[in-house]
Amino acid sequence: MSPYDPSAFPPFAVTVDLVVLTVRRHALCALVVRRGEPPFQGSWALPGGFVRTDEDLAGAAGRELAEETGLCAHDPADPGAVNGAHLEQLATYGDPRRDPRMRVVSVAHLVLAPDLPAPRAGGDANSARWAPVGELLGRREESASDAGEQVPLAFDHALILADGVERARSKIEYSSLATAFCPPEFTVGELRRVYEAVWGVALDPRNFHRKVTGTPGFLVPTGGTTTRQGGRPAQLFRAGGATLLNPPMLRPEV
Amino acid sequence: MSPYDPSAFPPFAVTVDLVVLTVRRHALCALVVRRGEPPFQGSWALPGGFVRTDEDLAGAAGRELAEETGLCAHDPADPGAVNGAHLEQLATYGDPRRDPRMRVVSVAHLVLAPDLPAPRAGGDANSARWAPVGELLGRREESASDAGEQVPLAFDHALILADGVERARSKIEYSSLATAFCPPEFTVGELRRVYEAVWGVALDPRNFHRKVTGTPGFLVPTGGTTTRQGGRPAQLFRAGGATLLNPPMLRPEV
DNA sequence: CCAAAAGTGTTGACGCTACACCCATGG
DNA sequence: CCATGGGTGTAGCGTCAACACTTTTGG
Repeated sequence: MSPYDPSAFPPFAVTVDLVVLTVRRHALCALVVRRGEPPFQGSWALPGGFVRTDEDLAGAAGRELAEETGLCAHDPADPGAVNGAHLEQLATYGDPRRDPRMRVVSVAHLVLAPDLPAPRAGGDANSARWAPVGELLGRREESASDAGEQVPLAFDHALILADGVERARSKIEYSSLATAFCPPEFTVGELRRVYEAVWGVALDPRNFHRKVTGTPGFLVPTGGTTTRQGGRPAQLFRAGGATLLNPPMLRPEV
Repeated sequence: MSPYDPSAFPPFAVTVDLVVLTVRRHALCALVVRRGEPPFQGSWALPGGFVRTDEDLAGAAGRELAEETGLCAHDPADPGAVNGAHLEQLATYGDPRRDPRMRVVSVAHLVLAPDLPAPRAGGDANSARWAPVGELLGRREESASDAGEQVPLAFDHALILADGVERARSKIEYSSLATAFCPPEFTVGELRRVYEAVWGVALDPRNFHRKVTGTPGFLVPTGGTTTRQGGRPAQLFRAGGATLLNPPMLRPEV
């Protein structure tokens, strides 16, 4: 048989699933939607949906993102930028039993977004919310006060989310992607709190400041200042053109 | 519409394509097969084929690898190790026009293998060969003596190959994956020539030796020595258990 | 003896950590 | 005045590049 015999190929459904991450109240959060029908009815799941016949994978991911979050429709010319957010392909999940009804191959995408207003429930989701990733994944520590729903995510979405979080954690080490979690203008302290939330560690504010302001092309000052965090007014910055950090930001030992 | 409506979904064909890399005669080479039928009849292409309904994506990649190269059938329990080689998912390509006949989504995989004997033409390929990646991609420098076929790769395989090469280049920086290009026992000089071939740079043999032997868990001496490279006998090593290199191997500036 | 490859020692540049210290605002 | 966060200076440490140098084989 030829590797590309156009006749007689097994049919698959192809979907995109989204790991949408943001930093809210000093915690890394993911967007999840409530499933309105079986299987896993009532469970939380990652947003996603079928790829249409006339769109590519990044286009499908951008469309789903717009439907779920209200982020502006994606620009096919620059799939990495969706209204200030960052979108990239994560990995593809194709275990034959990952969906009990049929053979579904899902191309997961990772979105890093600034703190958005409350998610709007899209047309094809009952409700949506931001949930701390520590609550969605196995962290069983102090969930008494939170009353977080500890039901696991639908399908293999816990695995997909874990892969996305791991990708985000390692990628902010050697790239300027952490700025995707920030509003268009931000202070060095706000950027530092992004790193601290994503990595779950405390960083030295003095050394962090030197590091990010000393890396050419990472941050460009806008001239403005703000005092919204209290204390001495801080300079405002925009993300510079540099995408790679050399040398990388060092993640402290565990 | 529900995101997982089991009825009425657009059907796709799902394939795996393989970027199989090895180091031969101080050059990074990729496995390509000659296409025996349209489209792109006669062109070189990456090996690949349809995913079957009962196998997962890594399983399909391992099966195709075995068919094309004779590498031992893959072990579902450890998809990362195929007879000494390394296998991992690379990325997924799903442009609606990437195959002129139908909608095909291809999940590309990356394989790093030691220098294998001449590839055997699998059942579904006319012929196969190892080609230097510089010849397959756009490097148009001194291809006079080589008489290398400069016809471009079929489909979007040049893009897939470029992504795979870039992944291999960056991954040997911070992991011990370079040992996957080496036979079971190798010398420090042989490992250094792997880095030099993949990165296309010259490394200082003294500093390289100190770096790899000084990283705990990277290399374990077998006790034997060899003189197959000429000169003073060199110690033989096996790959150690460590998978991550901390601090990473530094790639020299361009 | 000479070439070639394997290893070891040493030195200076650079980046990072850990602080001490000063600056500018709100309460 | 003091608490809070922003920003700078500096000493110590570790890693790395760039060598010089020694070791052990084959021709």
